[in-house]
Amino acid sequence: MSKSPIRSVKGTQDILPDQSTRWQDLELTIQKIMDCYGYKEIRTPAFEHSEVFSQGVGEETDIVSKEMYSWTDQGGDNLTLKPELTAPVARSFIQHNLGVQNSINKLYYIDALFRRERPQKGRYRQFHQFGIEVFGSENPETDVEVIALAMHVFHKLGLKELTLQLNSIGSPECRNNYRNAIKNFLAPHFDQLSQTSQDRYNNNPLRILDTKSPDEKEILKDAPNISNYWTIDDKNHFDEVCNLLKHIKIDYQLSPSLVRGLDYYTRTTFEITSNELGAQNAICGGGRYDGLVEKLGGKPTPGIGFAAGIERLLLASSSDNKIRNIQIYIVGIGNDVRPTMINLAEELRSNDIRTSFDYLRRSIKAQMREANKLGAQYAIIIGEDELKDKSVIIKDLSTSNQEKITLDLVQKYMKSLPL
RNA sequence: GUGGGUGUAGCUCAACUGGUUAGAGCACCGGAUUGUGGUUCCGGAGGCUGUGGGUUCAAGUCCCAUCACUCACCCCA
Repeated sequence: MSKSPIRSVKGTQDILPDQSTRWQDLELTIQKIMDCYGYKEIRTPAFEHSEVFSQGVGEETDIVSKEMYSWTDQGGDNLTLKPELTAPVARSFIQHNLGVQNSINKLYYIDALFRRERPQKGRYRQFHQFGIEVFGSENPETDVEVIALAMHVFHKLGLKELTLQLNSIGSPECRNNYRNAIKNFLAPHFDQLSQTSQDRYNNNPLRILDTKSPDEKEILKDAPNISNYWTIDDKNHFDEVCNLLKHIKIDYQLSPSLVRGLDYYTRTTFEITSNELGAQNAICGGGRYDGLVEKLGGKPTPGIGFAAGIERLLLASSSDNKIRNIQIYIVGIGNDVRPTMINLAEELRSNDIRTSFDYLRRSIKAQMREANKLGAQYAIIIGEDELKDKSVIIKDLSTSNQEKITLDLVQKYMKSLPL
């Protein structure tokens, strides 16, 4: 245990070299798949004006009401470290008139987010998501492509035991009617509801459906089902989404209580869970938000997207950390050879050969040990004798064979080796 | 915000119901005749037992507080 008083902030974590290559591999996989689907990366600032979230995500949501890192800067601006990315991407989409340049915009991101919650397995205060947002299409094939893309990534990462849960929360009219129906239904039971559910009754009654309290679940057993409040268009849309999913053989579970916590959702909502995680088992959540762009001051534009938690993906997948080992380790004997060593190293690196050498002027034995520890394929040994006759010894560390060659032939020689 | 669990070496863990100088494995550094790694053998370094108080002849061990980590609730990625 370190006595040092200076530590990383609670809920944040360092990604050390023994993990960082896993992150790089994951990011590379995501980038390749995004490329295949024709999505372009968008990068937005780490912080935004707080209204982006209070208006876009909704004042009554947990994220905005109790989880944001917000502050007033020296100029008096109210700023917030982004706790989610759909609203900032929508803001950027509006600000730069992306909808005018292209009728469809398919965007993706890999980014860090911040929420002040009690940390837990798979939940951190700074965490990372990758996700996509599609602006400009309200048609069901868009919904299905978005879901298919998410599944594609997860399968590529070797995730098993995934469940896709699917629901439609309908259009705004439908939600209004349904909201009233829920309130009417719950009114006689109001006194039996928990404090939070009573609050939600007024603010966001649909969220009560998400409760995990057995008592409330019992009450909700006979609650009205949202599907009875869909408009014809809502129903057709959802049916098409389901049919297309079946068509491309993606299994799903209907989940009428999946209402999603954020205000901007309309129609399709979905969540993908992994049973290889703890309580925080959602690795991906998303849905359609046809009203968001307009709500943030843009022209009415349909949209849909998802976000997936990278820490959770890494927890659920068991991929190895593939360290890219050094290929050549240069061993030098005596201080006179140092200039030759560093020069040789630079030349090898110019030829894209991963090369390192000893900085501590240690014994040859220690240097050889280091070469082995670093997983080098070859050691190049330069001592006083070699310096004199302008040669080096090249030793294959897997076979222990070694041979002496002249210094000016090293580059050519290395190219002939199976590196 | 609420509850449970855990704090001993860089890491994983020992130390019988309180009883000498707190141990081991891994990792690290060095050595096993001169300029050669992995396996083996030998050696070395590394701890105010999270912190503060209390009980006791005696505390890593018991009690209290505090801090940190962790899991869970709420909610979500």
